[in-house]
Amino acid sequence: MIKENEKSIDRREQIIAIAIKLFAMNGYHKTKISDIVREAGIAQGTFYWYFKSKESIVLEIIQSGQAQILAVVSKGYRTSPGTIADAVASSEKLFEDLFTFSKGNRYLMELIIKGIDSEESIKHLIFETRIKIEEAFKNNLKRAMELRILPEKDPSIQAALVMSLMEGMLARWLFGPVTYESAVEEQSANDLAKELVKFEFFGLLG
Amino acid sequence: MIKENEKSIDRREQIIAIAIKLFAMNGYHKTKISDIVREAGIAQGTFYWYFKSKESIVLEIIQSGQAQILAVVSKGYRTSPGTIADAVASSEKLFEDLFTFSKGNRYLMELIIKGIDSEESIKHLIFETRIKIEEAFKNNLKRAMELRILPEKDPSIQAALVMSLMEGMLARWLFGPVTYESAVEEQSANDLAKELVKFEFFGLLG
DNA sequence: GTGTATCAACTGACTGATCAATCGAGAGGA
DNA sequence: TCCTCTCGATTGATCAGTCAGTTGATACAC
Repeated sequence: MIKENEKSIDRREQIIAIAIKLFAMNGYHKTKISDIVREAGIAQGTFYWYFKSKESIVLEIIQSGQAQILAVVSKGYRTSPGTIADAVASSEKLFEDLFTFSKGNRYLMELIIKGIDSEESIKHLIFETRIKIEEAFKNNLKRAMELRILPEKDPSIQAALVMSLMEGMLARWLFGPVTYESAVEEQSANDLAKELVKFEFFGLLG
Repeated sequence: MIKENEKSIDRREQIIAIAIKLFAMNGYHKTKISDIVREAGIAQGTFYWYFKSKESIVLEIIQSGQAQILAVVSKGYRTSPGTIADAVASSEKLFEDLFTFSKGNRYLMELIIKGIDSEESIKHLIFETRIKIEEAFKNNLKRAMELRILPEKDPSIQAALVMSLMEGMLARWLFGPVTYESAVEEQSANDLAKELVKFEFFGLLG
């Protein structure tokens, strides 16, 4: 009984993993259910035994992805005062964690960061996810301003700027076409985090 | 004779304008030729009198958009030495121009900056466009470093960071869902450029 | 100024292909 | 005998692209 259940969960996970990859690589509309089941080595009907529809599997993927990413990002919440160097170090740590997670969940992150042209409900969930990530950044920044580590500014705008950096560098680092030979692609998660944070705190002049 | 030709060009332009809007609003696959012709008040066959295919009209749109955007961005090339304040001012000017252009060409910019899930050829052209914009930024930065206005660093990475800021702020300012009530959306092109450039040069601490 | 030939611009019903989703049947275990 | 899981052919809807035909303006002929 338990064994059957496990097997059943395995099949679900297998389908989900293949679906994430194909949706990220080829987009929502170009990914056919027949592609997914072919790669999984199952029949079309089997897909519909596990999932209600094409839309519902994507919603499930994004929903679970949202939880995982927020778990990573919300660990960056600073509670005690410190120096600027502390803030830099903790920001570096946060981005390194996020980039490491992203490297291990490349296709999932691609769906959430680059987005996917799909049903309204899916786009809405992705948007909600991004808002929540940005809010986590905003809380980090607000806290740092309250603790007088950072100068007082509109934290919404600062969060948008920081999030923009993160999205852009992540996209260039992981999701660029294979042909894209940039200086960004060769870096390690740690290198990239350091580079980003230097710019985040000190800008072009730093 | 000339009048007929003009009329024909008008129809082309009309179809293109509607197509840009619908593709940006609804995506490539969700935008049907029947939607475009309905909004244009013409028959399906007429579309195919002016354009070879759905793919070809998008290629034409992106191609012409690329030229327009590059014309704006490449004006930021600095030729003579100057102070940091000069560099800040010229960067502000560049972004203000770009944001103003973007406001007037909202849907076109949305197609290029957010991208569109479509045929490989279209995605490739959009990618090429973004690379070229980023290269224009890179040239500006390299020049400023040669002139000792900016500290010497890898201009590829700095350009990626600056471009990320631009993409992110543009997306939040213009392309956000109507529900997205952020501090970014209410700003003018000039406000936004100022905010971006302050961060670009001085970071969170500036 | 009346006939007629030409052609760009336009029409909309139709076709062929594609694909999400269904269904009825069956295998194998408890 | 029931239940879980699997199968794959079929269905119904959708949509890009086609095609045979219409319109109306211009040009040329007599």
